Amino acid sequence: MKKFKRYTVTSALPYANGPVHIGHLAGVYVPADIYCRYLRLKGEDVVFIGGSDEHGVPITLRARKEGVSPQDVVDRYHNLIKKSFEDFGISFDIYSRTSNKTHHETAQEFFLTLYNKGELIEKTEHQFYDEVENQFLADRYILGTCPKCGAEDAYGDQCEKCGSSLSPTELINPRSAISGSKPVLKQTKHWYLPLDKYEQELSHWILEEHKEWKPNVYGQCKSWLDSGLLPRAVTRDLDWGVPVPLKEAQNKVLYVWFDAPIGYISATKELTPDWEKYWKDPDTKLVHFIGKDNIVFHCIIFPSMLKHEGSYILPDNVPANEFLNLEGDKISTSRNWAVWLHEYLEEFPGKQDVLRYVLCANAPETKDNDFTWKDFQTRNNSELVAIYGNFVNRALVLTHKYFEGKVPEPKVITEYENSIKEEVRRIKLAIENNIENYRFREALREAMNISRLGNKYLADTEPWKIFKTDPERVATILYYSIQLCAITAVLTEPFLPFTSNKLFNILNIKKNIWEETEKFDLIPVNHTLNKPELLFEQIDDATIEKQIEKLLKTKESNQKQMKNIAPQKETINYEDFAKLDLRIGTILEAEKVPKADKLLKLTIDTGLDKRTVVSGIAEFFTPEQIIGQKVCILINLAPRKLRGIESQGMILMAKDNDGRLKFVTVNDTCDNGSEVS
RNA sequence: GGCGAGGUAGCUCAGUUGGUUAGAGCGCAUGAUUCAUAAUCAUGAGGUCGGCGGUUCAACCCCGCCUCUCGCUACCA
Repeated sequence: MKKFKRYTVTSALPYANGPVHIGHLAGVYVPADIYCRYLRLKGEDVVFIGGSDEHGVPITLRARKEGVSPQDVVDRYHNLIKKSFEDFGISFDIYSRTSNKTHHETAQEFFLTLYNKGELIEKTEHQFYDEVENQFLADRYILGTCPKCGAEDAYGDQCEKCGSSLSPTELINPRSAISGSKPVLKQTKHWYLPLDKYEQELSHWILEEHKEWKPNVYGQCKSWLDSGLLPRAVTRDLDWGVPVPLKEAQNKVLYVWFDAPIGYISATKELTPDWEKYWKDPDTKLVHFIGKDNIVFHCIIFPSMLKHEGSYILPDNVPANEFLNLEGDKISTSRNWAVWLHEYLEEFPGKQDVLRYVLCANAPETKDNDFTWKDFQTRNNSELVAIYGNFVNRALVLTHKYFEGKVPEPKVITEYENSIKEEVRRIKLAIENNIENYRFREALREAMNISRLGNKYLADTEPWKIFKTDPERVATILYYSIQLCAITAVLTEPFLPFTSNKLFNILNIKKNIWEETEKFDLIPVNHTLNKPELLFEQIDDATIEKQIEKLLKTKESNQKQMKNIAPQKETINYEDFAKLDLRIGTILEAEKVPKADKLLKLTIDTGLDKRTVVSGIAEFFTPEQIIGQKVCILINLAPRKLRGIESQGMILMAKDNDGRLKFVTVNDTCDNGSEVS
């Protein structure tokens, strides 16, 4: 394996339109922090980079909604996020932001280099333009009636009512979200990164040279590469972002995904004038910690940018984690289904390490995992308190009791002490090996083994029984126990830095470096120890129930909102209604449409004729169970091809309380063809 | 529908190139113990390794089919 001279470690930039939650922590920041703290203890040269991603349309929308500037929005969240990371002990060397000057300059320079090298391709296309405000409209800035469900306020990229993804030109009666005017299609020029051209070299680089990447990352990349890459636009018509540094690009900014990863570079620039060696020297190991939603950017797009800029190194690894769920449900910012870091820090003061421990021990390294408060409590009480805290407390209390808090001199060393030394060496190696291969769960499990070893040592040797008869033996036992405490403090520091600090204070020593732990002499004989205080405390049922209660309330208020009945749509004339030709019909045949999950091909007897209708109900009904079903059908809807089958009408459906579709139907005495009015 | 990742003890996870009785932590049961935050230590009970079939002297591990979960993608008039 290659030996690197230094490390550049980045963690995904959190988007500055909301606070950070446990999902972000477990997936990205806790593992990245463990990795960096470990490297520093090993004496490696490492920079740990973080920062807020502050551009993009969602931030401008939030700003507009709140009647403030985008800068106000990102200031608020940037400061909140930065503070909570600091308080949580995420040891960034710099936590920067993409709205600052250095970043704008760096991103523009990067773009210009690609542009001047002729790497970018230019394309002119039509896009909606607001003539009142004189600006192009991003997809999110266009509102209109959803062509699928009829909701009035669908966005140009998605309808939030029915969840369909849309393109702006599909919207019925599109209007500008800014001025409310009817937008017009207008030409605009944009620049693209020709990913299709890079496909071969990317395939080789990932699929051949990086077989060691995690299976989820490797597989996802393979999936993208196999299905073929398309050129990707790197510019947008917007006014919030990094301006495109070209004269012909007035009112255009770099696309947020293009500027955001460059933020890693700008942050390093701000950190040190010597930044280039961390990004351009092949002896530097570049590692990106991200969540699985970011794989394509960090494995395909950003490396393409770095490679074709020409002077940068590529990532050595991209250890992406899966997702963390909360009490069985997906974490969701919009549904407030999350444990927010800033709230945790307030509600559990001094317990940063408990959360760090739980999130690492249960990290979604190989598959999605679930965070539960019950598990949080159990891990605190029966692992941190009972194993780690308890061992340290026992060793210290005994030393104070028998030797006035001074480290006794070891006398005769037995086989037992030797086997302990050997086991510690094995554990240390196991931790190193696991961390270096991004297996933090396993590394933490091994780190806890030192305390397990200590507890067993004390139980086996029983110093409290033999002190009267053999104080010399007790001296040896406690010397070793105290050394174990010091070793634990060092080897668990990457995972539990606050606890290690506390323990160093109790032991009355300075923080040590990693390699010293093998010697078993971190604390000299006769050294005076401070009075023991508890490293961890029990968390009782009431505390846990309070948190669960809080989540239940969130759930209730979410359900209430779900039951909110959509407001009445605007008034129409009778003529508008009379245009609809609604009839009663009967389903004669039904079959699944091949290669489509949601579609059924139905043959309907409308009374007038027998016709084919394709309907998106396959998730809720099997073909057999709906044959003979009386339905209400809109028969004069313009026919449309779906999956190659022409659909001649639309079946009316309603959603029940659980979101399942139900037929709008009538009793049997209505014949097919009966008009609905 | 296509692609990707996963389905191993109650829970969270290990299982190296296929090789004898499938492992760990937590939980549980029993016993021991009291220096320690009812903490600790020992022992034990729990698994037809998602299902079916195949290759092999031998499969959790290789191949095929099926099924469930998560993600990307197509589709939902």
